[in-house]
Amino acid sequence: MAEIKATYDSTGRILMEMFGLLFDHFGPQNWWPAETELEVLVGAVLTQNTNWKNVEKAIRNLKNAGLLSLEGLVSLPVATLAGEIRPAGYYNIKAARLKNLMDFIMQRYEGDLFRFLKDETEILREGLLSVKGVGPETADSILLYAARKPVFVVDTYTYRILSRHGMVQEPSTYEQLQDLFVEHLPEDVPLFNEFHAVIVKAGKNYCRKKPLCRECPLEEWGTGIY
DNA sequence: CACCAGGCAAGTA
DNA sequence: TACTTGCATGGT
Repeated sequence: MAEIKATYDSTGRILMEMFGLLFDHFGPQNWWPAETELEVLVGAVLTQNTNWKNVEKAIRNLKNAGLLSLEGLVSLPVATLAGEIRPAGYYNIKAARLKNLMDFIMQRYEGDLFRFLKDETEILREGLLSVKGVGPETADSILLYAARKPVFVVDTYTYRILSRHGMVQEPSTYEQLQDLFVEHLPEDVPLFNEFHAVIVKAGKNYCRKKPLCRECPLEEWGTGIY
């Protein structure tokens, strides 16, 4: 992500300053933690409202069972799949959601993951969102981290940090948060990659009381510096 | 013991 | 449209 040549408006400069502090503090996160593109898709579904550590156990189970492939996943009974991904929680729902996603790729892309990944961003996003169990964050995670499209991923930490620093209204929609980044930053895949990753890292340092906690000391972007 | 984790969909008014 | 609730394991 070195040398991003672009001109920034005032909001863009604040965002880049934020990114610089976070990146300098936490270093590269090297997301997505996966060996293959398919593994990104699977992980994106499994990590919904779930600690990544639990997802790792579930993915390990799939790997050990030799099921981490399109063919393996589509041919598996949902109940069996659910048993394998138990550690990730919500296993019944997630098994169905994984199946839905795999079926979508089988049907629309004839099971060709490569073709899927190379499709046009807007088409891909619309298709992904049509899959039951794939919402905006899951779809955008797949777009950015598997298909490497310049799509900014928003999550609960993004909202928590930005609202704590008074940068967005509360409440705000997924799209409002996403627009804040895409309308003021260059569409740079490595930048979006690391930015979202360090936000997740930093977000864990913010108070999660709802409604938004204003009593806790305001850190410098979650770096622990006040 | 309580609370939370890299969401999403379905139900209710 | 705007809340609310179910889904579930494993770590702190």
